[in-house]
Amino acid sequence: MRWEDIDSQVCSMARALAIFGDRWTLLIVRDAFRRIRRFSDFEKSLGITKHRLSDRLNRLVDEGVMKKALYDEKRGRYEYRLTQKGLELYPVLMSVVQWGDKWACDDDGFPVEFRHKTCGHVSVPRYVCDCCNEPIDPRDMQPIPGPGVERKRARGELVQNEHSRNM
Amino acid sequence: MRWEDIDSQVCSMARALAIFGDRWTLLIVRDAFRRIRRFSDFEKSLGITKHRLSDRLNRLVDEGVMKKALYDEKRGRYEYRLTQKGLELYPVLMSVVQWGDKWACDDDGFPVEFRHKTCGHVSVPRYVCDCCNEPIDPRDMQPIPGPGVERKRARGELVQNEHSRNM
DNA sequence: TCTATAAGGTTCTTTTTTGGAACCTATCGC
DNA sequence: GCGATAGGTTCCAAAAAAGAACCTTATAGA
Repeated sequence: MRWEDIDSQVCSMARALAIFGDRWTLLIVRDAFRRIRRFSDFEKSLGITKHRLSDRLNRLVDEGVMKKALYDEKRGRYEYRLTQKGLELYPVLMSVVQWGDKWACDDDGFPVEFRHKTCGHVSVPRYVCDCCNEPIDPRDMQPIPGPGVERKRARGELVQNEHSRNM
Repeated sequence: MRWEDIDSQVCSMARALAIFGDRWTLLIVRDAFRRIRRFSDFEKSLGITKHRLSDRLNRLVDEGVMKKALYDEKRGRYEYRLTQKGLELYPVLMSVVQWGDKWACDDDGFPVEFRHKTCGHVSVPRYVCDCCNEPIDPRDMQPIPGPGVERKRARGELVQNEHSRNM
C-alpha cells in the first residue's frame, strides 16, 4: 500500500497519522506549542530545510491544523498558529514526551517538566477513565465497533474482518 | 539536519520520534496491541511490503519496544510481542486515536470505542493533572527546565537558548 | 542614492528511502 | 514428489528528503 492511501483505512489512527505521522510534522507542532510562529524561527529551531518546512507548514494549513495570520501587511508576511484542531493535539505531544522522558532519556534525566498553573504543582499528567477516574491499563480496554464500522457493515462495505483493524 | 541526527536534540519528543516517528512504525505497534504477532499477519493487516516490515520489526526489537519469542522450534519461527517499553506506548496510541476520532473521521462516525472493563462503561480516557485531577489545558502547563537541561547547562554544554527547545 | 540585510520562500541536484515484484529456503500436509 | 506456507532477501524504479543556490520585496544604514 502506498503511504498516501493509508488514510483509506477504517482506522482513526491511520487517518490521523496520514496528517502528522511523518518525520517532521509533529516537531513543527511541538514548536508551535512553544509559541514559535514565524517561518525563520521554525527553521532555526528545527534545523529543517526551507523546502521541507514550507511544504509541511502548507500541509498543516491545508489540513486545518494551523492557520496563517498576517502580521506585516506591507511585506505580506504571515505567522503560523495552531487552530483548535491543532491545539487538541496536546495530549498526543504530551504522551510522546512522557514516553520519551521515561524510555529515551540520557543519564542527565528528563529535559523538561511542567508546572500546572491551575494547582501550582509540577505535574505529570496521566491518562484516566473519564468515567471512574482510574488510570488506564491497556489490558482493561476492550475495543468495540463504533458507528463508523457498524454503518459501513450494514451497507456491506466492509470486507471480512476489516472491522478488526479499526483502532 | 539529517533525520538520523534528530535524536541528538535535548528533547524527549525528538528522541521518541527518532524511534517511532516514521510512516509505519506506530501502525505496527497498533497491530501489536491488537494481538497481532506474526510476520504474515502484520503484512496482511498493514499492506506494507515484506521488506519494510522486516526492517521496521527489527528496528523495534533493536530499540527494545518489541521482543521476539520462539513459537516453532523446528522452523525457527518467531512472534513479535510488545515489551514493557512498548506497552507503555498505549497513551500515545490512544491519544492519536482520540484525535483521529474527532478530527479525521468520515460521516459515519468513529470506527471504534472502548469499554473500560474495570468500571464496565464505555470510556473516553482523558489527561488529568496527577496532583489536582483536573483535565489538562495546554495553556495551563508551564514548561520548566528539568535535570536533563540543568545538568548540561551547568557543564556548559548547551548553546544559547537550546534549553528552550526541550519539550 | 547605493548597498547590505532579512524574511520567506522556490529551484536545482544529489542521496536516501520507499514500493513492488520476483526470488529463495525450509518444512508441512497430502 | 508436489504444492502451499512462513518468513524472509534481492533487485530495480519511483518518490521523498537534504543541501545549496537563487529570487523578491522592503527596510536600515553609510
